[in-house]
Amino acid sequence: MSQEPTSNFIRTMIDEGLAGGHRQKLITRFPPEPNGYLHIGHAKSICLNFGLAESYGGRCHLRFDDTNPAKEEQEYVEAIKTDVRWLGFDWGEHLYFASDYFDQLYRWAVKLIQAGKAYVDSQSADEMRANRGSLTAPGVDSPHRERSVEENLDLFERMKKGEFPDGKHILRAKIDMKSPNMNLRDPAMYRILHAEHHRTADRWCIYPMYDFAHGQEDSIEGVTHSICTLEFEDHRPLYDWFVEQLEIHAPQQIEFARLNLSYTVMSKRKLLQLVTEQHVEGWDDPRMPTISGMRRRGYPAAAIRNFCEKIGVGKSYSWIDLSVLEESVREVLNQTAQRRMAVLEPLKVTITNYPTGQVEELQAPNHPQQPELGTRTLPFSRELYIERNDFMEDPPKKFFRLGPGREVRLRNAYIIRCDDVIRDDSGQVTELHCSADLDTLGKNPADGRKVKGIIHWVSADHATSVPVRLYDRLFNQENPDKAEDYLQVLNPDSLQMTEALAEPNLLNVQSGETLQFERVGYFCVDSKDSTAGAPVFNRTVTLRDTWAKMK
RNA sequence: UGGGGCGUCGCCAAGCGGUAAGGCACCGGAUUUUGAUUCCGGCAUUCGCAGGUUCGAUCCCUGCCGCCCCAGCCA
Repeated sequence: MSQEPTSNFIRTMIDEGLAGGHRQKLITRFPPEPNGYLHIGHAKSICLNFGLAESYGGRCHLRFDDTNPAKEEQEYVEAIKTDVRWLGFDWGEHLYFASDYFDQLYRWAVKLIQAGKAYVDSQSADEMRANRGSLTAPGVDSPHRERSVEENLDLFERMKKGEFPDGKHILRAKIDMKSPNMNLRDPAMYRILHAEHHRTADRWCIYPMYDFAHGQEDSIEGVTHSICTLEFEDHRPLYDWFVEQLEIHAPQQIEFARLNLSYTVMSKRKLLQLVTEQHVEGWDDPRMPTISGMRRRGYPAAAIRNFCEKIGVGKSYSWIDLSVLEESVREVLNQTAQRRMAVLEPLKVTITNYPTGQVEELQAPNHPQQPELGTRTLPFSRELYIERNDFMEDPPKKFFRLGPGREVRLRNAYIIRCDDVIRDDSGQVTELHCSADLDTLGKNPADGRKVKGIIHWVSADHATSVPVRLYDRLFNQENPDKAEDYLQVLNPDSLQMTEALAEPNLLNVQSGETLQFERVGYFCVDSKDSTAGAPVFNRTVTLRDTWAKMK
């Protein structure tokens, strides 16, 4: 079930570095910005970074890149820690924050000013943009580019002291306004932001830009391999430049392609909008592609890890079908989930040759392939409910279920034959009269006739009604980002609230537990809305249904 | 049109000069008191295209085509 790590280009690069003697150990890091909850795309990065550290006997740090106080919150820090831990990874003592390095970063900025490698610019944001040039036209130098070291030092000091309003000045690296790489056209290093930071409160009113912070943070921590996504490939020369000017340890940056999953959006901005505008019930809504949403939906951590392993890692733009994730979930749940029976759309069945008032306690295995998981008792009586779509009045030959005159096996019980179809005034089928072959409990018919179909059922008098939420993909379009407005392609049927008639054992479950409703799907006891003795079930994923595909 | 990447089966993805791994999907067939699971078998003479180097190229060279990213005082 768990995947063997297959070779990939990152492992190859690491191996080469190790073999060449350039590196002795491996230190990676997962560096989220605490401005939202983690999603399945982050899981890919987490599994990659922690997985690498594990298999090379190194370690992986968890570091929060909290350089923008305007967007970051403590709530997100806690949620991210919970999610990484839940996925099964441990950063040990190595929990860090960019904000812990603010003093060092400030000193380094001063050092660059002193070396004539950075300057305070006083253009407006608009002017800076205009002077940056375009993709094909070089930029032009700022009129403030040649300020003296003394003046720069003074201005930067006063920026720090809070003498200026936001946007009045900005610290820039002095590199090359004509560089074909836009990132090298005197990028911003420090901006003035009179904002309360979730960890440093109001101690600072200037904050380093991600580009001036990230590489140095890795350097400080001794990170050997800085694994990040493709869009930072263009930034690598900048990070290398800072590290070289500062004469500090240089991590090796390696970029990989981020995950794209069909029928979902992955941008934090959009996920945040779904939450704040209440298109979903929160970050942990079971329809969300967030780790917390998947957890609540019932996806096992192992399934997510296996998924990340099986999709591999490369540099080509890739698009993974949602079904690959779902298949990973089934793979794990099939082995771990106990079996139960529940009927979603009930149709009454009366066993006409079964005595009124009689109740039999049948034994049913909790898992067909794992007898060690024991059995449970199932009450059987004259009146039952079966699934409405397990009956057809005029079934095709390939329909192995119930129809007039047809026989079917009741799962864990008897074989029954449909003798009569009862209708109401409108012609709707309301009930089936069936007769049971009472000599088929735990065995096949003595006369050797074959009964192919098996359907699930519950005893009418003993069944308990439980709330069930049927989830479906959040979006109707394979790539919601391609839509004019991604909110327009939200799937209106992504959540269907209903009730199921369940075997009595289903009242006896624990929060977060996942069970298989035989022939229907996997269902997880909702961790938020369930109470003792009153579980609410989330459909984690359906079972594979080749019959549905045949139709 | 400047720069940086990427192009191997429907979807991912190994391969790194010696003659195309694997997974998913799909198609057969077996077992099965879940049309589930499991199990067997099938599934790229071909690696974006065109040239070139070589005894030999998916791997090296040249040119072309296609796709992605970059002009935040976001990360």
